[in-house]
Amino acid sequence: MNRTAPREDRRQLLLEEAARLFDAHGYDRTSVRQLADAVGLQSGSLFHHFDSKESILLAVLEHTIELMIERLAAAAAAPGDSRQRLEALIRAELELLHGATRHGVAVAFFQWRSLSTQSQQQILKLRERYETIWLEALELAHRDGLIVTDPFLTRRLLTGAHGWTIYWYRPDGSLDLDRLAEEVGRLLTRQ
Amino acid sequence: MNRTAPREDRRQLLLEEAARLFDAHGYDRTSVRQLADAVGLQSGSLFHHFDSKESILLAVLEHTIELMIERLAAAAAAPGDSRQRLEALIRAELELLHGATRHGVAVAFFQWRSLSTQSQQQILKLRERYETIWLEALELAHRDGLIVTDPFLTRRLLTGAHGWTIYWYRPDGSLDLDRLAEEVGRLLTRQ
DNA sequence: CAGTCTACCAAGCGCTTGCTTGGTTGGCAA
DNA sequence: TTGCCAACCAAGCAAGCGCTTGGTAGACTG
Repeated sequence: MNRTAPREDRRQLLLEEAARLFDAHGYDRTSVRQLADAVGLQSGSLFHHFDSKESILLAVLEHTIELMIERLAAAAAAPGDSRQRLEALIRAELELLHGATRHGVAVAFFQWRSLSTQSQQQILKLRERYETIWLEALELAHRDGLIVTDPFLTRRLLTGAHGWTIYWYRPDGSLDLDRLAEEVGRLLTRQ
Repeated sequence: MNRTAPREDRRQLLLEEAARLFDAHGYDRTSVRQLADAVGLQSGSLFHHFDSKESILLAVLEHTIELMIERLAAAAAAPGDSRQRLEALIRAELELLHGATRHGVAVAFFQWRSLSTQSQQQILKLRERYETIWLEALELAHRDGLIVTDPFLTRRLLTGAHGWTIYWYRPDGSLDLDRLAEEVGRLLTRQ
């Protein structure tokens, strides 16, 4: 059929569609046939692009986390004091969770358990870079007396609080994303 | 073989083992054969006790949430002011997540998406009773000026923060559960 | 403009899945 | 002591799974 799509574009489309389906139904309940249907291929043809179903999940996660690091680093690099930096990170993570990148990010938060142990380790190493950015900002905020709770603990509680928004928060509802970010910031910092 | 176990005991053992396996590997990656092995039955014999695999998950969730309501209600009924009540609820939820009940509770937090839509609705109705207890306590705390964030919002952020502890917190580590509960309480309330 | 190679299809393989069926056993009630 | 029935086993079925194989169309290369 349509063989005009260059190699990298096809792969990109595949990853996007995979992220969408894995987010919507979960990795385990998504079959390679469903994914193939979604991109207009026969199920076997997927394995021309990927070694295995798991390698698709792994690719989605790698691609997504790279993007998360990029966005978070950009937010951290913006000028401002420790409070403004912290607020920027909160907003950035919520935007990752609810913007155009949401499917991949949701998969990164809640589908990593479907990976083999070694693939999990691989992803964990990537994710560490993301978490480092967070910890630096939180330690700064801690030194400035902005937050009182231990930065590690704060981050882990925040990770859960943010990730869970997937299940209840919709940015087109009555509470817009900036307001939500503001509220979260208020909870974390001295009141 | 061992046919001495009365009906209800067998069912209870099955639910406990199912909760353990669903927590450890996820519902979708747990086969009925694995569950049957764990309780010393042939896979087909499970269907003498349950209609389907999904009905096992549903039973686990129902049983677990009933228990969660029980424990939370007990914590809410203890004497004390609104701060003490809030702290009691936090401790109760963390104990549910990390005590003897942890497998079922983990399944309740993270495996409900494997249910059919109507089963999810059924569980949601049960869960509402649990959330009501939380909201009453949070509204009280809000009226007393103890928390400044909207009770609904607070609860949803807290749900995620608490649920996520499954993935990083171990009560036998350097931070004991009461200390963790204390820190969470400190984050929520005026500092 | 012949040869190559990438991206695909059609078919299906081997295996696992949830679940069913038919028969057996042992405790218990009458 | 007989008859019943709940609780099981042994076997296997149909469907769906991830993935492989062999072949081919069409764009690109030399």
